[in-house]
Amino acid sequence: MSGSFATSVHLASTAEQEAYLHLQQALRIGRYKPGDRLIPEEIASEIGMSRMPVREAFRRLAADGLVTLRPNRGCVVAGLTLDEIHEIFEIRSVLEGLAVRLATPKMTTEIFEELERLLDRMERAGKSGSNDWVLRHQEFHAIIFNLSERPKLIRQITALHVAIEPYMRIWFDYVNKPLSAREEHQTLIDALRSGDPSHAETVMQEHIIATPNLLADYASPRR
Amino acid sequence: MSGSFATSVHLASTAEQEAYLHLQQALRIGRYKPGDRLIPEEIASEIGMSRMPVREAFRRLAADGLVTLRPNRGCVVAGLTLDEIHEIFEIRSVLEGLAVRLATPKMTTEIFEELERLLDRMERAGKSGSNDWVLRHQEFHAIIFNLSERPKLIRQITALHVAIEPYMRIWFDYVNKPLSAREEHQTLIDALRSGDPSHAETVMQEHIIATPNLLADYASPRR
DNA sequence: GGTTGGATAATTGGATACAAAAATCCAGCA
DNA sequence: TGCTGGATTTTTGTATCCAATTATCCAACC
Repeated sequence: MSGSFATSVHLASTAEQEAYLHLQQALRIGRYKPGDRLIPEEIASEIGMSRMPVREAFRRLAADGLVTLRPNRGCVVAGLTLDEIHEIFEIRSVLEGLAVRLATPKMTTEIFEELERLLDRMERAGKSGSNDWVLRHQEFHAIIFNLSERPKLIRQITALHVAIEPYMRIWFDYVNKPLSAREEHQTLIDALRSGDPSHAETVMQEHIIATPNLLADYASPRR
Repeated sequence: MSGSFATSVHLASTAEQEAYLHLQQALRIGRYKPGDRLIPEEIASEIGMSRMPVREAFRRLAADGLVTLRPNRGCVVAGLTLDEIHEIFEIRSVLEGLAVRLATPKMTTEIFEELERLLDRMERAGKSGSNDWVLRHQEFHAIIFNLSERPKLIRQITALHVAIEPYMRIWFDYVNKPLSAREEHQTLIDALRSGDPSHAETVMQEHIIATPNLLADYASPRR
């Protein structure tokens, strides 16, 4: 709710940043479908600027893996193939595994309480059919990996979460994930409570790698 | 030796690509030092183009973590603090660990021979004091992680190698690494020969994480 | 009827020009 | 002598313009 407003207020930032956030948001919620061409002029006039900052935003989106950029061929929404989705989950598993290993000694009672609260919110969002479930789920993971206090690690994991977000939304529509999610994430909390970093790492890796097999329904038309 | 030529021949590609490769190369060999400001006009006239493609190249370099970009403040070479170097090695350890886990079943006699040959070349480059040692070392790792056949994983690992390359060069000047490198990498080969993916993963993780502690001499002035 | 080739239109890439922001410098003041 | 404030200079960000590349469409030919 803050996002759509911020763009018009020009509060903090440059046009390029605005274009980047605008497009990232649009891609995250799946407004554009994989394979769609992003026409600079369209987007530029939509946000009220020229093509130039939009072009630069494209570069950043490409670096995030959200779009594909080919010389003289424009900008295309980067649909992920099943293999690519699987790969992202593989990478996430070791990255978030590392993060949770580093986070384990830093857990406090307050943070455990926060995680439990989020689990409740996830469940509620899931039952109401709200798409917020995906965001709550991301938040749950973010609380943990943010504790690692490794900026680059956090940035990379976050980028992966953003890249798979539209697929998570679709997945949420297909299978009713939230039902099994509760106990799965409870297992994660239990592993963290054990205080054993290696154990927590293993559990996180298994938790993440278990997911993509269930995503098999949604493949992208092209890249 | 092909690099300096390709830029003048305009063989394949756009100006932005040229600027990107030019700057990446310059940053890899340490031509610019951490904290240096990169002035678009300077670089533009140097390669013979306008500021625009250079600006876009900056974006890509920033995504790679090679430079830092702040609004209205220009482009600064991203010096890595010791903490950041350590973090990159941590990330490398799990990423290349995953890669070697996937690569282990794909090893062939030919590839083992290639690795052994590279080990020889590394040693020779090390003894002659040539900076090529860093490149040979990267190649050694690349042969292994390329076998994983995971494009995104490979891309990420490669980006990390590029980011730490100047530090590896300096490190190579300080401590005479190549002496101990031979047996360290031989251990890696042995682990791969064992055929046990988990074991190879563990050995790779330990191999990588052992490195940054020795890099403690070179800290960057600022970020 | 299907395919190839060329002319035309649309789109992208790059250069220049202009506006806005930041850094610098210098004068005035305490 | 050191600090503050404002004008100037420098640098960055955005828009517009032009060139180059690619896509489209239609006609001629096989």
